[in-house]
Amino acid sequence: MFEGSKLAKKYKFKKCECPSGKMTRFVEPCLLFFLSQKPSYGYELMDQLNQFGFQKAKPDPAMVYRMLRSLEKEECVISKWDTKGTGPAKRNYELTSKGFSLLHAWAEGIAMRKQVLEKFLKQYKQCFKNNKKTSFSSKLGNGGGRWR
Amino acid sequence: MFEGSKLAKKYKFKKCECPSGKMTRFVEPCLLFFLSQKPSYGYELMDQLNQFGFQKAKPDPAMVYRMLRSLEKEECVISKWDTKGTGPAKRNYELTSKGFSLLHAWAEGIAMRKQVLEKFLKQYKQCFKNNKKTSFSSKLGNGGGRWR
DNA sequence: ACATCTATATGATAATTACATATATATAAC
DNA sequence: GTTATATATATGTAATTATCATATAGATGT
Repeated sequence: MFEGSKLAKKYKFKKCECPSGKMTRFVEPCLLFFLSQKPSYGYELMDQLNQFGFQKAKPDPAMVYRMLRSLEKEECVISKWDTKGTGPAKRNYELTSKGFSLLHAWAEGIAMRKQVLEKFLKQYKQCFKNNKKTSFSSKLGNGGGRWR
Repeated sequence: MFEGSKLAKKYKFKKCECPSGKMTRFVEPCLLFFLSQKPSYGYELMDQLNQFGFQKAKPDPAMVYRMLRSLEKEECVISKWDTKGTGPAKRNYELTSKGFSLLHAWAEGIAMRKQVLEKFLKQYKQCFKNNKKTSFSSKLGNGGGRWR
């Protein structure tokens, strides 16, 4: 129904490209979490993002690289060129203690966000239990506004 | 720790202004849901947003009014001037069937998003159960990287 | 008459996101 | 050996979104 509309483009309905739209904002906490497990570099982190929940919507490399640089400017990560190993040199990132704190702050924020989404869904389900109503109750018929 | 930083400003850590940052994007599904319950107008919808989860971060009126107009352009709502009642005239919005469909699409998307957040939190908690680790394991001491 | 509350609206700027593309090294194929 | 492909990082620009400030105006209370 929204395939061609601006809103469809905006939110990727129907042809949803990942479990939850693009979730660009979600990239940062993921990077922080991955880096909390082990130091890593952009290309590898993008693979991990794919495995997490960005399967169909490959995260924009531009986003990942710029985010890592920005995190470094904020002193949440530090990077060193890694010329060992195969392939082109990698910029290897390691999480700092400030980065760990940022991750924990994100986790708190995400927990709160989850609660808000739950609250929304609870109310939504209460109203549209089995039927996905598509219009307002007609004042006529059906004896009082109950659906079936 | 992040109070003054760019990231603090960006995500409102510490002085978090609502359960989950500003959640500007979340305004649209909320408006759709409120309107699915009864026709309403901008000012009243802003009050409802406050009650929902935007308590401390009053939603920007500009955002609400522009979003309503944009939804109308997409034929998800229709508006009529309401000159009855007290105070200045209100632009009264009613959800269309397209609007109902959009709400249902949003609900699906939100359910998926919730799952992704849950997945993140699950993994996060597994790693930081009781201790909010703030650095990598030192290779020295403590016999193998276990925390206590 | 003046301030305040309700109500809608817009202009300007700042920040974010998306898309396209550039660069360079290493490896595999022909 | 040179062409294609995979790995790896990076930047420029356009488009979209978000924020902040401000404008307009009717109604109500003092």
